[in-house]
Amino acid sequence: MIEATHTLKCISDPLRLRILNLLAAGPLCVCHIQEILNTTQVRISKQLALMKQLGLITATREGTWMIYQLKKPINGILQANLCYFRSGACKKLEEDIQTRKKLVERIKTAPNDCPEPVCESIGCC
Amino acid sequence: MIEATHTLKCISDPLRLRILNLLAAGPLCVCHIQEILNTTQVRISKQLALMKQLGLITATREGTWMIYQLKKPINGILQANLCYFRSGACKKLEEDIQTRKKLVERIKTAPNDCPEPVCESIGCC
DNA sequence: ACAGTATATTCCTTTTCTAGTATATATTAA
DNA sequence: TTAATATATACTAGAAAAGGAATATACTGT
Repeated sequence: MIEATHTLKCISDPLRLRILNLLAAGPLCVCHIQEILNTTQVRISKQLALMKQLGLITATREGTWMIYQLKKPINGILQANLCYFRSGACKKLEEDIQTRKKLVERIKTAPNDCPEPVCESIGCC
Repeated sequence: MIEATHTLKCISDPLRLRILNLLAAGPLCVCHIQEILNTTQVRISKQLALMKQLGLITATREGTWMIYQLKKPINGILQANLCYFRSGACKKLEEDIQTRKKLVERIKTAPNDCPEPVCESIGCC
């Protein structure tokens, strides 16, 4: 009925919001999202499927990895909300970005843990 | 966990979003919201109770009427989203505002249908 | 005190969401 | 072809949410 409410409902789940927040910083593959958010593969995978269906993100395969990223152009209301959070409104989301940075550091040591497109986008190898 | 997600979940329901959108244009009593959104009293009343509990709106009694309005200062993420919608992103929400205007016109003819604080805020009597 | 109006709450049923377990698929390497 | 890895899907049970019907509460006017 009001189309944007689907997007809002999507964002209103903490796990999904955290995933979208991570993807706003650049593409990631499932296992890295899983590691950063410290949860199970199924849980992540299902939410990614849902968000893909909603048209918020896209997936591209790289070998056995699936790389997810925000669909461009970024959905308007998603953009507005991510923007709001990026201005320091949420500690947890900022922490996630920090955790992502640590992951990047670690990947620098072992670049094979990461498919090239992801490596490039996070500038680690 | 992420506090703002409660607000987002609230906004993600079309009925609640429509109510909040109306209140952003000024205070209203339950029966007027009910009339504008053309739905049942129970449905409106329950959602109002929920949003009040969440701290998004406040209620003041005027005789037998309850007048609801956005709680000041307006919740940050609510503000951000209402702002987004106000810039023409949603037809339905704009229509609601128009319906509200028609209600105002009608009340001008019969001011007794409206408690004074609401009358004043919508400038009808 | 009583009747009427506006609103809130309770109880119940139906639907929707979520996570877990197990299993399936896709790709790569041997 | 087989094994291994990364990811997706099907099925299920439990939790949470939403709406309707009936009832309760709060206030006003008589």
